[in-house]
Amino acid sequence: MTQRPTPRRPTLEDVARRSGVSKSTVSRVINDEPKVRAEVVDRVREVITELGYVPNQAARQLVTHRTNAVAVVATEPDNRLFLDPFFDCLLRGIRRELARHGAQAVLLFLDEPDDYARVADYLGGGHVDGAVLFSLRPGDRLHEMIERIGLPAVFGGRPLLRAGDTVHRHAYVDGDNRGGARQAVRHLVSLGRKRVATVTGPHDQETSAADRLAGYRDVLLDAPPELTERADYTRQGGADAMAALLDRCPDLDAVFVASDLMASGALQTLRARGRRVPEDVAVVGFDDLTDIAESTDPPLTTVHQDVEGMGRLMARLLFDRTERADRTDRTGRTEAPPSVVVPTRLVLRDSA
Amino acid sequence: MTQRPTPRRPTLEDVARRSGVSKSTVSRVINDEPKVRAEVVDRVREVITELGYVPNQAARQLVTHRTNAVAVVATEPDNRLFLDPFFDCLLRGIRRELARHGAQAVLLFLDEPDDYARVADYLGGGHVDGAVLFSLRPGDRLHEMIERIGLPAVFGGRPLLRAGDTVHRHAYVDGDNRGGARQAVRHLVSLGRKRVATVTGPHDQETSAADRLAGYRDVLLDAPPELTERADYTRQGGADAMAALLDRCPDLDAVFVASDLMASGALQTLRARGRRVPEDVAVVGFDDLTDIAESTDPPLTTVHQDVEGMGRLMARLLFDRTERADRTDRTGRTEAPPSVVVPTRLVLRDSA
DNA sequence: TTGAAAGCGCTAACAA
DNA sequence: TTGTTAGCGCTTTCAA
Repeated sequence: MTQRPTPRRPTLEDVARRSGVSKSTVSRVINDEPKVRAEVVDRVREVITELGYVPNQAARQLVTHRTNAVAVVATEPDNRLFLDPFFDCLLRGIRRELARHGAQAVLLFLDEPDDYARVADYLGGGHVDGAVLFSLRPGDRLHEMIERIGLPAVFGGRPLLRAGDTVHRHAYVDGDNRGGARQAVRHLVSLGRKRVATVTGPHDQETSAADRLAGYRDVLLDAPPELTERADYTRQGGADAMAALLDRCPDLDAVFVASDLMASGALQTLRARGRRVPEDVAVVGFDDLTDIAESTDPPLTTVHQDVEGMGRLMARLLFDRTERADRTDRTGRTEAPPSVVVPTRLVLRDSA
Repeated sequence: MTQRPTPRRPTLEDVARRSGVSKSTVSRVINDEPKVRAEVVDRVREVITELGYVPNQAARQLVTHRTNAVAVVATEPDNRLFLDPFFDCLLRGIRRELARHGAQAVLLFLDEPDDYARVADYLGGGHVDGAVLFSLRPGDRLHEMIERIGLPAVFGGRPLLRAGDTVHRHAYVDGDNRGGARQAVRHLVSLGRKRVATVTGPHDQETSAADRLAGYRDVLLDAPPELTERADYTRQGGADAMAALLDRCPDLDAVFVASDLMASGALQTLRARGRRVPEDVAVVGFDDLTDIAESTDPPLTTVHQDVEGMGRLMARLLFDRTERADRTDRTGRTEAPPSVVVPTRLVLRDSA
């Protein structure tokens, strides 16, 4: 690289001197403050490009306490999250909304145990104005970390309530897992199905799985336990769970599978066992991941959520909080976290 | 969230006062400098935790010119990159190596046209000590941006030479695409194959594709043009290209396919056309993405590159440059970018 | 509309 | 081993 011999980065002062005005004036020009004479503005702008001046954010930050950057923190062992189209879409929503506010999204990963300390330092060190966090593991240290640091934050997915708490301490955005599950199961019931089974996610670990199961139970108050089989949100898990259900309850005529990926596995099992879908067994999934839901055979009836919209919402919620934090500096008021649950809708295709 | 009523963050000064020493001493404790009495260290540490003091990075940065953060900039329309296992692996390598140096990797995306200005501001604003960049589009503005900003940088993949340049202006890390292709083709030749075809990537757009084609030609100096078919690094593209080759040269007995993904498509076509692999047609891929190469039928013989290692290397190269930049501040010396081409090796499975 | 001066929170000589 | 003193490059009163 052409490493110029230390051409010290120009500063505000350099620009001021060269354009024959004071630092304050240059600062005003940079920040688009109104009360500067037009010709002065032009002159200063000229010098800025001539010198290739770029404001030093550290210096600015030191006085404004603003960075215009927001961290997105993703936790996932081995980065499964990273390859997940759901997350991809969510992230796009977040980035778009942040960009609308002129903020830069910076993505941080939290994989190995050592990462915690470094990320905590980063978040606590004032590099960002706030954080959007995804904590997929229960009992994660993320919440505690955020609390200690005192950074405005919004979580993706409803966190587990901590022992002793009756209310969530952090704002979160989540899909209406319970309501969506109800829609799915009601649809199966309305089709006249009498033996509606369900394949669940890891409901002891993730609230989304627990909520989807709760929705199933809301509709089928007295569903016998043998109609419920737990899986792990993977395709293979869905296939296996479906097999187990079929072995146990050969007379089942419908199944609500708590994710599209698992549903695609379940469909495979049903086909292998010679059950026609939807004639013999009606199937409803959850997520509406187009890649999956439209390419299964038959195409999957499933519960849709506006994932990119959820991402945008998370960003918006975060801005509410950072701005409130600014105001709070003056008023000293305190508020409860305004979390949001995003509605779902049933998308009818051919499997139910 | 429990928004405390503006409990102004404690500063170095607060810690100093409360522990009855000077700011310098506290600073020394924080930075683990040796010459501080043990009891003083303890006392200060105590106060630090008591107050929950976290250093203000902006202030520190302002004087040290160090952030301990490195940006990883990914360009890709619609984030295809993001879902790519290759990139996932590369990124892991980068993160691990950065972590070893105590640096935080922050990932930035560059999708929409508006993103450029914001990212440029971010990179130029002193938020990071350097950047690792992936520019997959030819004629990208990234190089120019980095040059203007004057930030230590390392690129992933050999960039196209710019008009008028005879040498690369930026450091880069790349796999030995040309050498790997030579290994692949030599292997096919050593098997006694006489009509060795190739399915290429978009060699007019990406240097990796161009280099792999060049490697093929290095070995098969007088390969007739009809044995070369261009595709686009997708599975479908590979399948279509294979079909075209078969139509044109029914007598081909081997094919070097420039990526595993395309190779899996090619295998599919070969099977559909009733050609046995490797008996009738021997196939060699490129990349050695385990997910693909081990699950094709037959398992794919392919060219392996140590992707995570390449990631680590990129990070290491970047540290070389940031540290050199520090020294250069004093010596004023200039050096050419030390780019690295990482060797490949052929992994023999069953397809050739 | 502009400028002077103070200060954000830290590190780094230099003295002691 | 510790403290004193200058800044780092910017924004922001306050005066002019």
